[in-house]
Amino acid sequence: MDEIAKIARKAKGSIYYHFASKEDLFREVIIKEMNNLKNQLTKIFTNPELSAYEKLNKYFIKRMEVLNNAANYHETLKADFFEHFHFVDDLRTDLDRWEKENIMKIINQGINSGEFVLDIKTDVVADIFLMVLKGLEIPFFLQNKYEEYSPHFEGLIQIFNKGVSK
Amino acid sequence: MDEIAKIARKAKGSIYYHFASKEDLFREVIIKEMNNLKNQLTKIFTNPELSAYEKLNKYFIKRMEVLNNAANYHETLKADFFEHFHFVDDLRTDLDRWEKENIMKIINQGINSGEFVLDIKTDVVADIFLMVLKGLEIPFFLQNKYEEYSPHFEGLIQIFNKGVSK
Amino acid sequence: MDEIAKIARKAKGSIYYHFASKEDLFREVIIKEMNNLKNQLTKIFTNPELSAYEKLNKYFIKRMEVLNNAANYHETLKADFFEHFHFVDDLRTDLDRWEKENIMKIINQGINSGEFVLDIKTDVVADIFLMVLKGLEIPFFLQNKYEEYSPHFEGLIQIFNKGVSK
Amino acid sequence: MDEIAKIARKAKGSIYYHFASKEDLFREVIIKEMNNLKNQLTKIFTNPELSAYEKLNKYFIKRMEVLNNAANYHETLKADFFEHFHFVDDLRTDLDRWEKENIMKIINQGINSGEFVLDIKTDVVADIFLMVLKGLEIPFFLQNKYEEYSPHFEGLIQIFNKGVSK
DNA sequence: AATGAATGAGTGTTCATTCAT
DNA sequence: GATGAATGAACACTCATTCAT
Repeated sequence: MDEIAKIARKAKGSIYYHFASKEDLFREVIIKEMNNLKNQLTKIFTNPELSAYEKLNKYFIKRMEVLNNAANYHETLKADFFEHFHFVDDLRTDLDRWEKENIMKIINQGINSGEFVLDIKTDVVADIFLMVLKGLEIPFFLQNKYEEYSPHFEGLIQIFNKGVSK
Repeated sequence: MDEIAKIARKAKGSIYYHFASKEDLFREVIIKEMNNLKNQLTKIFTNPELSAYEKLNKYFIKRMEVLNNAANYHETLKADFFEHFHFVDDLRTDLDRWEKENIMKIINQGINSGEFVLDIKTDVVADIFLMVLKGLEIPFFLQNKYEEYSPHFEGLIQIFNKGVSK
Repeated sequence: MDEIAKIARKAKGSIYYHFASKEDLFREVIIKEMNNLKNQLTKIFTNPELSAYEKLNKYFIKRMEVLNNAANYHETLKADFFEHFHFVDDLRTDLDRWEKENIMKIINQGINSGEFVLDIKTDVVADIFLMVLKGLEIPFFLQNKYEEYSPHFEGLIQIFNKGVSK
Repeated sequence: MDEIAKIARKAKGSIYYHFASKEDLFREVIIKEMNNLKNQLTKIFTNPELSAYEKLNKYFIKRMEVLNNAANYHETLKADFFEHFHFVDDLRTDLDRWEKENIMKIINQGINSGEFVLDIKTDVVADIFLMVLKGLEIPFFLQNKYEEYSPHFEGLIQIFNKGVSK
């Protein structure tokens, strides 16, 4: 909180006028960034001109990009590991559900268009895709591996795409 | 250290007889666990009866299993993970090289046997595979997601396998 | 710090609001006390009505008195004296120079007035005088010898005075 | 005690077989060094060929020299400031009495031979001499000022000598 | 006589939170 | 609304001492 107060150029006591606790402050900030993420990703889901593969591709890359710029999100993730903020789990559950729905829509679009041919149930494929996506968050943002890993995004998506095609 | 001492049923001071600092204790645990991981995985690499696909599959699953057990065993050390990233990173460099070599061997075995047909260079595929693998570590290790995610391992490997086949 | 906090009737944590560390607190106390010492001694140096002998005498006695009061006042800091010698030494360098200059002025005044006749160079006499003075500091400051030693101050100065006279 | 054990190349536990406590260990060591000091100084007192001035001079210089080499004595003084070993006071009281007696003998010798002419009582002069002597111990041995200060010993004794002469 | 291991009271320091003004 | 000051529980670490072997 000292650090936050310093950045905000306010007294530490002042922060407690606006936020009941450290957890409360983190919650408000992370909700904002999650909404931003949703907004950015919605533009991709709803773009009628993109094929399923293109959507998966852009989804993946945009997601990483947005989160890479979401400094407060990183800080919250970090703090979460130390302090086990329960609200993070709650908010993630929401976001997870939202993402899964939309990923499933993309996959179904791909099945309908003949792009994808699955040996596995759609929702399991969506889970897997999201599992990988979310797994990458932490090394990227907390270990600063974004620059190191991002060149491999295209390759990963290609393999994944081929893995669910024909 | 209080917590660790409690679990060890020793006085906090006693721990400092055996380890010069918390970081020292952490390091020794990490090294032990990494060696354990290497030993377990070596059994898979060196098994001549396994196809490349089987090796990838078993590699993936065993790796997660070992790390998950380590995580459960060393519950109290989780909080230190981020504080001590710096030297975990140092120790990782060696392990990373070791893993990449062995993954590349598996991929090459797959290419030679005709199992795999790559559009991407071998070492990039290995990097991607390891990137996904390492991404999943932290959700498992720090967020207790093993139970939630492990049912999807098979599916992920299948997709990956198909993504690099034929 | 426990003890200091107790005397200040504050929580230990509160002290760290005002001082970054124990060393910092120690430093500020020492600086204040040194400035106080300089102010007290300046009054003696600059008094035009005093002979050189009177100045030496008063200088000696006042110096010990001020340090003894400081010692009583800062009882809890005594233990830190040796741990923090390093920067006390740094601060001393300035004070030492200041004192030597002023002692030399007194001695020169004594030479000019015919009070003192030296077999030894002025600045060596000043060094010797200060050596004795500083030697007595620690028994006073750390070992509470003020009451035991102070009755001998006059005699010491007399001997010293005679030792540099005629 | 760790440090002492290390120097002695014994286990810390072993030291407690020979000494009941840290204080006990320090006591035994310092008694030895004080006896050594007494032996060295006795040679000077009892030398019939020396004048009183020569004795004072040699006494002063030998005392500093012996103590400067008494490493354990320094350590004990240091430890005393931290831990307030009461035995140090007791041992010093003995030594002080012994020293005062002998210094008084020297002064009386000087008076009888006509070397010294005192305005002050003999025992007060002895106290003053010892006060200065003891005061110098600490800067010399704990602040490593021996090399810096020792060149001034002769000058100090000269002034002192003149201060008690004719 | 010796030792490796253990102990527990103590140390300086941090930090989210509270509160009078 | 804002702030400087205060709080107390927590933390990693130290060290003289003890003890079973």
